[in-house]
Amino acid sequence: MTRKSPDTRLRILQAARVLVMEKGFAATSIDEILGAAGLTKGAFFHYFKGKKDLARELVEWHARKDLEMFERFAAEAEARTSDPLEKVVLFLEAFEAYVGNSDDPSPGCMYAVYTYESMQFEPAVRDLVADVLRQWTSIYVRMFQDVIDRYPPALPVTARQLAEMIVSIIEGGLILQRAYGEVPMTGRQSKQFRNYLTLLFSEPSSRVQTNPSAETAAAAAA
Amino acid sequence: MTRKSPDTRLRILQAARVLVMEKGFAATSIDEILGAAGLTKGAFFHYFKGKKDLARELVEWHARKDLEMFERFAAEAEARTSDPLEKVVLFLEAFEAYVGNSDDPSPGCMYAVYTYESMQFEPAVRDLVADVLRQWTSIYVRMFQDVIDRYPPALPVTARQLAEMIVSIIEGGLILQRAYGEVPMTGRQSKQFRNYLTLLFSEPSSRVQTNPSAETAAAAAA
DNA sequence: ATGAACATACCAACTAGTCGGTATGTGCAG
DNA sequence: CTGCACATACCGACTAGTTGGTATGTTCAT
Repeated sequence: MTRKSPDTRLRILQAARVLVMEKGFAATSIDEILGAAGLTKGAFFHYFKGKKDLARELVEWHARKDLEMFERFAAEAEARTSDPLEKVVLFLEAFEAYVGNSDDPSPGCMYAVYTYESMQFEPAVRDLVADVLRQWTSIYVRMFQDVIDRYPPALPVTARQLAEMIVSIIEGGLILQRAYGEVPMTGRQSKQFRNYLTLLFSEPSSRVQTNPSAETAAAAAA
Repeated sequence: MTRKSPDTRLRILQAARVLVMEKGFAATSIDEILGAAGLTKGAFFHYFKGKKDLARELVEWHARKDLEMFERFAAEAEARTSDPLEKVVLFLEAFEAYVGNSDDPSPGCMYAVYTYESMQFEPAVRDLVADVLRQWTSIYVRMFQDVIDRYPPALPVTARQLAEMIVSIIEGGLILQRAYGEVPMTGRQSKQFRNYLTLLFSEPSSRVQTNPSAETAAAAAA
């Protein structure tokens, strides 16, 4: 093997990602990861303190990559329109294109993997995963708040409700996409959500919201 | 230990369910399950051929329980109203009450666990999980088709799209519920979906659908 | 030659699975 | 009712293989 390969550490993370997304974290052994990466134990324990450390670093690495991508989508949408609703739609379309063009043999969300194997991880890792999902939600909250501030919704909804809804839809869509093997599933769900937005923020009937300056609509239903 | 306990087999399945929902399938050892159930190896291999067999039986057991519950919710809704839209709402409310009242320390969907650990299972088990999710979707498809047949939707949607959307929303809601530790999360998502239904099937503006007899609306968006 | 970047050999703990044993039933002949 | 034959239900020690982790190299750039 060629010594001093550019980034052995990254190769380990990439191999781990593939295998963890295929079988889950617990079912993936260190030796298996190293076999896929063409390395041995020495390399692994040189870069990681242990498997627990890999778990944390893997999710942190993903969090950085994902947040970066999200900020990019948001920036692109921002550059192309000043209308908050159009901005959300552009953002969602960019995301749909991303998950749709993926030739990933085992699609899904790394945070969902961790969440469903949560009790095998340290509390710090669990908190980290929850924080990433919260950050993800927050990006949507900001966008939806802008929309609600400008367009009165046809029903009383909060930006947070909409944000949590689209995150849920995407997470759920990825599960169905994995289970069915239907690649366009997640994109289809995102499009359905855009249908909901269309109905919520279409002008003609401003039936519920009478004061357009309201920041947050109290929408606690029975 | 008292011999000839009523249903040792069931005790094993119940203990397995709790642990698998906490940590995932691979991270749960047979000994651990047996420890929780107060049994030993002999009992396990008397009732199950091995861990793979447990995996299959566990998901089959769940499928029976869940489908049974769904049929019950559907029957109750059927008995209380003849209106298809009201029926869907009653069904969803029953489901929301179910996931909301749950004091489950590790909420979530067993099929999602299997889906995210899928490649460690035999193809037969993967197919089984997909089939259960498809059955689940089919129940919704029937209900939504009745709604669409009676009420013209404000936007062109198919019963299947709506069915897959609510399944996605619930699956995604369960992930957020687990990650955040917020029990009412899944119920909130279901309520948001009901908002969408309200907007889709409210009378006042029949803007897109002009012929109310249409059975399936072609809704392939770009 | 010194330390970073790996490889190799090895270990203790745990894993699924086996197997002989034992207690408790159940069916049946007398 | 008794006693024998046999099946069922379960125990617990055992094994072979795998696991995460360590200890000790070896190579190479500086």
